[in-house]
Amino acid sequence: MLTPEEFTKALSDETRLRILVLLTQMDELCVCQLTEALDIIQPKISRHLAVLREKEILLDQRKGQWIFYRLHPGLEKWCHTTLNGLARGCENRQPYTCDLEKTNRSNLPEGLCS
Amino acid sequence: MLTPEEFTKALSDETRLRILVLLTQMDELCVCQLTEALDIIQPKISRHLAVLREKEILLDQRKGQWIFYRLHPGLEKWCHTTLNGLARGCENRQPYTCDLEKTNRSNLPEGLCS
DNA sequence: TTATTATATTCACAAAAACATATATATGTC
DNA sequence: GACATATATATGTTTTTGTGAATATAATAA
Repeated sequence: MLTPEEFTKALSDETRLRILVLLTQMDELCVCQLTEALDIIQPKISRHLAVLREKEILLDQRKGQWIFYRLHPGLEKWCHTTLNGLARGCENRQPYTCDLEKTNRSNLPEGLCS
Repeated sequence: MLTPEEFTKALSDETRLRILVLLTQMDELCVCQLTEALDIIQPKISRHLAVLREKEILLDQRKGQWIFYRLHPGLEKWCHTTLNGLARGCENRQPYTCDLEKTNRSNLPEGLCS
């Protein structure tokens, strides 16, 4: 089970924080959507996703050629509380606001059913 | 004003997390109380306190020969929400539980009035 | 099968963070 | 002033973490 130290270390990188804040609001996103929304090269996104996946903070699910990430369903309540606090702190702040807008505009793998 | 990235970086060290979780429950503590409760050498505690002080996460106040630290009164609400989430995650976990017990047993600068 | 798109991983390196030890500063007491 | 206690800071080193570039894997399409 995830410890508070592991959790705060996972949160302490800006790229990972941006990903997590987005996924607090977006249910699920694939790697290419994240790459586009954050404007960060794909290997960098993938490495940070791996960190979050290995700690079981995110869950990945392949759908055809895409792999979607979401908050891990097994996350404890205190993790959600913590993430919600941070997401609150990111409101009206760049780059978080812009990330969300770009995500909403992204016309990538829409209409996919699981 | 403290950014979410600065805040998560400040939280991402175990010593700092222990200090903050304690101060979520204890109102204020002096350096020697922290040194004793966490069983960490004084310069190490002081350095981590400096990080939190410089980010205005903690506020220091000298009272005679002691310097007391508390959560900064100017902390925004989302910071409290985040800290409370983490403190929740630390319940019934070592070393946090033990830190709190040792703090309650500490008979150091008691009965001081500000 | 070859090509294409999506994603993950490896590697060598650079930057940042934490550390122990030593020392400095501030306060209080004699 | 000399000394003791409390706290802070400086220094040199080690450890950890993040990075770009290159490459590997997996699915799909032609």
